[in-house]
Amino acid sequence: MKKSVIESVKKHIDGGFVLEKPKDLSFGHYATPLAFSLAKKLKKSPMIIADELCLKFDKETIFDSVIAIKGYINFKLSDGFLDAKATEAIKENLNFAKSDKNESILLEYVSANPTGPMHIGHARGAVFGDTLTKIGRHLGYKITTEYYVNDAGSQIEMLGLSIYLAGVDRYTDDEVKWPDEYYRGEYIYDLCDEAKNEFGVEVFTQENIQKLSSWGKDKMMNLIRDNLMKAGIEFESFVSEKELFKDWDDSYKKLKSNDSVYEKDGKVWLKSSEFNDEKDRVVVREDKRPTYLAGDIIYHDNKFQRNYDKYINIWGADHHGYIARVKSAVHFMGYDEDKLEVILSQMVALLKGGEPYKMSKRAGNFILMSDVIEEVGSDGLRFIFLTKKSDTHLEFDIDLLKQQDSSNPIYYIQYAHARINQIFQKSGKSVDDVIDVHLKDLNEDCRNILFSSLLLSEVLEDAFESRQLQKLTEYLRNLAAAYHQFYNKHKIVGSEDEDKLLKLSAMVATSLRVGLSLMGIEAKSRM
RNA sequence: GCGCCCAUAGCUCAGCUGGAUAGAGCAUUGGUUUGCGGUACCAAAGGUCGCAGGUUCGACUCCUGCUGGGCGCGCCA
Repeated sequence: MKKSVIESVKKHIDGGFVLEKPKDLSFGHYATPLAFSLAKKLKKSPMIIADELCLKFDKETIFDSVIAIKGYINFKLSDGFLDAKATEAIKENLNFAKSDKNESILLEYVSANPTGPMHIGHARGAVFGDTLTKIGRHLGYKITTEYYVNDAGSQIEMLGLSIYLAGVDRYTDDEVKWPDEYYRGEYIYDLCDEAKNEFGVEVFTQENIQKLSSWGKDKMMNLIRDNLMKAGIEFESFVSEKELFKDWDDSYKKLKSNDSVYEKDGKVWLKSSEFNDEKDRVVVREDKRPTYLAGDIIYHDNKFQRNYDKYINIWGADHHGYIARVKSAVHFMGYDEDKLEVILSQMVALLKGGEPYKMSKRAGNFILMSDVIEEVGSDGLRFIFLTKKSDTHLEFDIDLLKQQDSSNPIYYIQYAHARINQIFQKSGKSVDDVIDVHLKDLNEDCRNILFSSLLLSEVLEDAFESRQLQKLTEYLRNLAAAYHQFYNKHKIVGSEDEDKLLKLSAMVATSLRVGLSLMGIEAKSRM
């Protein structure tokens, strides 16, 4: 819709201009403050310039009127134009607001360590990534989703150790000497019970820690997949850190040939300080074991070899310090580091009855994603995360999520959708019965809500490109509110304009349905 | 100490690449139905946009400094 407007305006105005939405819809559907920027150059008052420019648009049929108000040029779209767009959109149904962006994107997200179940912090990145994928694909982006499994390193051993200790604690008379660091929490005891059932009590010996590590890791990975599935999230590919390490030599050669590594004190260092990082980083230790960073270097080498237009990583905000060193490695290996974008997902503070919950894997008193889903449902969980920017700290009280009334905005939107469905039932008509009605001679209320419902495609593009998905939820909430208002003000079934108003309602429902489905939330036809 | 993020109504947050009178939800107070689901709607009240400068015709938005909070600053992952 916006594209049509821009094209029409371009015909009459030279050079660039800003097209924005007026504060007040009664001014027009679109507006430009162009006259202000021209005022200085032309040495005339913005009001006069705006008046003059308006006259040029007399013959544009997509506009009902073009008027100047306080220096702003306001464009009001014609009923015919809006009607044509709406007819098309209703017919497209779930395909409405699709686009043809063709960029290929490799999206890596969640990548939670397989040493414990998903907690609420992971859930935020998971929901964000999944929704970004859904919206992106709707717009035509070719997105591949990937989960990087950190199945190497001491953390996995610590998992085995923790299971072993729990087993000794629960099933033997021996006294456990708890080390400083180990994983605690219910799930470790669950694992140890399971291990006992599978292997018998005799598995809890020092010699079996290795075995328990690898076994536990697989169990955790299954659990994580299960957690994700409950929120409607599936990954196309899982990449194992352990597997990748066989390619270390290749990646290392690339770094070496670009003279971006050096040896010092028996270790290998990356010259990341030459590229935005605070200091150089060790990639191979004295004992020849590569560091965690080395794993990420191989992984990104691997990613870039697959030749996508863009690579997006969603990381927890506590990893922000890591961006510079990974980007520097990508750069040193000869790739365009600007193709790598990192989206940070901020901390989630969960409250319950005003009491703050601390989230720590090691302490084990974290909130499980699966518990939250059980309490508020997948829809509720998803919506809450999608109402906030990913990079702001988010705080919510779980007791509030449990309330299934108007304080939970998701019900508000679903109710609007359900309401439209009920109206159609009451009228005894179907969408097909009213699709060909011409929406003309509309009153202001009708035209505004019709226009609002057509904005979805612009909102989706904006939300995706700015990576600010809350714009979609904000939009849906506003659209639902507009419809509830409309419903209270105008009688639909049995009115003189019944067919027109039904078509209008169908259009609103279409946008709500598409928007909700992209968020992975069900659009209910009755509550 | 250095780096990144944040600071907007009592609370939780929006505010589009700078643009018209800074918005919503919750909470508070008061209203609305013989009209299609009141799980809704209307209205009132609530703000020196953390502080101080600067750039601009115009700043919540951009720049600088300061204050307060979070996170990071491992040869852990």
